[in-house]
Amino acid sequence: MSSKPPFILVDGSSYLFRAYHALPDLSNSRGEPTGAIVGVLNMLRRLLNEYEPEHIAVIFDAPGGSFRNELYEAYKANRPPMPEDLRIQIAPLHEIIQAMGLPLVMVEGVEADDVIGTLARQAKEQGMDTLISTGDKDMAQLVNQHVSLVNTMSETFTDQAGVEEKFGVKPSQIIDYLALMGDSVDNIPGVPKCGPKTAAKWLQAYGDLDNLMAHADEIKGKIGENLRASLDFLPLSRELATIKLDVPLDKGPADYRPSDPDIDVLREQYTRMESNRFLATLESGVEPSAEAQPEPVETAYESVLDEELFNRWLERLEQAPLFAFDTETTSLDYMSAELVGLSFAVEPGEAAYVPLAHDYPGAPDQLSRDWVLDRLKPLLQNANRKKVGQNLKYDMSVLARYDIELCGVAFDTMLESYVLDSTATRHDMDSLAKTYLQQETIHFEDIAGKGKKQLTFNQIDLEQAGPYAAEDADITLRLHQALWPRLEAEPSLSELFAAVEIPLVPVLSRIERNGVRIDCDKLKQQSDEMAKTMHDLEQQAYEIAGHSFNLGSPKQIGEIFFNELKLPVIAKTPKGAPSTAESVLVELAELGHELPSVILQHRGLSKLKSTYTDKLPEMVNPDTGRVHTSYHQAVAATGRLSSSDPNLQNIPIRSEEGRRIRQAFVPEPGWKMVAADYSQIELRIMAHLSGDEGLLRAFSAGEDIHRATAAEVFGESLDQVTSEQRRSAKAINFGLIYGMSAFGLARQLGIERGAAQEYVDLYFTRYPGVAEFMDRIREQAREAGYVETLFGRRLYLPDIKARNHQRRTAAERTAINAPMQGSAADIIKRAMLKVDGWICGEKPPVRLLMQVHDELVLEVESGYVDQAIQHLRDAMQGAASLDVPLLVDVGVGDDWEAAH
DNA sequence: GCCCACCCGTAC
DNA sequence: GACGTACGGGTGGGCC
Repeated sequence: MSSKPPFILVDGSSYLFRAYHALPDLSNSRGEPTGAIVGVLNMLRRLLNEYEPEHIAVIFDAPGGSFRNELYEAYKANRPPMPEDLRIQIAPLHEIIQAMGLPLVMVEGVEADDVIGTLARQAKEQGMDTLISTGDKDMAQLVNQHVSLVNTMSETFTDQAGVEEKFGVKPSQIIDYLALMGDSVDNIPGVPKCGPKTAAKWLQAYGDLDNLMAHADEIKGKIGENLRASLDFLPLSRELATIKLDVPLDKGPADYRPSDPDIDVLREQYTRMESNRFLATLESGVEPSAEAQPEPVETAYESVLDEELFNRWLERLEQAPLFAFDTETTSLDYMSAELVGLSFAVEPGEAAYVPLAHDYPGAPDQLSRDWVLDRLKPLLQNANRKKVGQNLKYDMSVLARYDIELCGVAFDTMLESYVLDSTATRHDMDSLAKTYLQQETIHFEDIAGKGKKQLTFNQIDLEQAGPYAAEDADITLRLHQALWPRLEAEPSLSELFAAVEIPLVPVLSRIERNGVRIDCDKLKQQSDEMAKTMHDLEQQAYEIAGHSFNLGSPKQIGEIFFNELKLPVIAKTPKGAPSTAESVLVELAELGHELPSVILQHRGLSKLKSTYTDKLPEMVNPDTGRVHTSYHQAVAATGRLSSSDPNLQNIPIRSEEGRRIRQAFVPEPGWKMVAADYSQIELRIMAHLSGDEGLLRAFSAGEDIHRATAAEVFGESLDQVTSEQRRSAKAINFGLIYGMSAFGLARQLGIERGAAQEYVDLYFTRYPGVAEFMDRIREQAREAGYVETLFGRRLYLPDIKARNHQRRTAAERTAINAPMQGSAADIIKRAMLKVDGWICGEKPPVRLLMQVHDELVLEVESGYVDQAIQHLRDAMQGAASLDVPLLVDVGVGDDWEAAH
């Protein structure tokens, strides 16, 4: 072959089938299959990167049969119809290939093979070498001095010598070879019992099929009989196996050149597929080959059991511009986790595990925890020594138990992944390794077991624990090297990462460790009262129903209501069962039935008791007397935090009984609770983003926004607005934030749909800027495939172009909601950084305790409250500068309820 | 006994 | 079907 890049002919159809069978299960979140597309695209990218072709064509079978069907009626008759989940991948695949700038060729009446054969022949005549990328052995007949094959999936290359080696016959004999064997898939019989060995043996002996047929009587035995019986059919078999070399084509080999990709179409398709990998590659322009098939990294992991080795590693860490580290502990609960070991990585593939507290029969002597931590402490506390980790908030909290304040957190792979694509379902290390490094990691369960028998890390044999722990640090480092360039390619994302998410890590760690003091006696008292009332309600319910039943079981309630009492079915659950949801029970109660209202009361109390009054005291840490929640920074797609164990972001406030639970959230003696919440922050953001004059004016004038909305929509003056009108306006305002429809508004307000539609129309007439904003945001989502917050946070919306109406409208609602909810999240995060910065700088007697989306809760020494409020207000109001004022309401009290 | 889907309800 | 984002409790069925 000459040194010029060869003419590449890609057998698209062959790869499509192979990819489908190799990767059948891939699909996007809507269940649309994508495996075959992904497989073919990966293969194409490898090919392009390897050969950088000047001439290339991707050939597919045209729909409908080929001339072979006319030659032979039974041709391919045994083939099952193409699976539906493969068929529907073809059109998008073709669109992507064309958008990649690759010439796509389909010719009616012939198969892809024939087009490839013809082009290869023409290329040879024009002095071009051809490389056919295929997984189909039949193509071996096309091989000659200027035509070779490559199977890009198995990465095997086949030239003339290769054909002889593989099949035992020359390329020129392949047609006869195939004719003799037949093809069961294509329903071509061939000679019964004649396989590759026999076919090759015969052709070696007789040269070609004609000669073999002329001497058919020389072949002995049963197989000789089979051959003679096949003589009539063999010429047809040969014809069917022969790839045509003279298909009329309107373009010649030199005309097939790659052209510029259509990025918009690719983005649209990759977004639909939800392939973050392809999207990231597309947006960053980073060459795909590196991450499509990364070189396996040689790993050298060591366990550090002596001082000399430890000192060598310490020196490496001190010299490194950046190192990855991870802690191994006895528990996921950061408040009780004991340090068991530490792992480090400086270079990909090189990592160390320093075991400190493995404790099982036969465990080796380990370095002393105090000795190791003493030596590491200066490094870990040095803000100039940069660290990367996976969820470093946890490690930070654990180290704090050993009086080490982790500083120099420069990167966190979990947050890198989250900022890159917050809609990815998981950002844990194992998932990230699979996605970005194409690597399976050792899973914790693999070495610790699961369920009751699960070991804690200190009980795990070093032989297993060492590689696991070292791998954690190594993978973290390599993930960072994979993720960071993608983040840097998007300045707004890397800015958000560096200025908000990373600095927030220590803030959240401190808030969690601060915890909140809980008055357990008060909660127990409430639980007891509720238990009594619930018992009474149960007795009433049994009396009405005529027998006892489980009031907590929607299923049993359904049985009694709809079968025994014959109450009307008001609504159904998504699964089709008669719903017993609150709204349904309310309606039934209004129809005059007694039982629904009893169940409603019971359900309300049961919820409060089990979720809050019983549960919270159980969650109090005995050492601190406080509850320590976990805030999750990489869960909510909009950028909000979430909270769990316990969830402090859904403590009741709306009902009277519920609100009492907040009375049990108390400051330490001599201190006060201070609660500060942004007033109408999402509506203010909507005013800012939309630039609607009416909305801006109302906020600037400091008006009650729901009242102002009511005045506009109902054409009243501000002071004439009735409370009913204000209630309706409030529902409209909230509905807007959530992208609600007239139907939803009607349901919310209990009015006719037509009336609700009138409200909505009226609203958009009065606030035309809002209507334009919503159109704009939907449009932007469609064009870019994502929406953004004020601070550049991005949320991908692959469903925005879904054919399915339900999916698409849901994506449109998210498109409208996310910029508002997400911008509010950005703003309060920035406020938290400011507040924490002030607390850490001036060390006032103030602690940040909780964040509840638009609210910060602190405890403040009584004498310091006024000053604290001043700082708090400044920090929160100054967290963003909008076209409307940011207003913060602050309350003070002896408990959280009183602080509202 | 463990796990999970489902239904429901709490927050912003 | 129809309002966005979360977490979590209880039930009940499947699985080991």
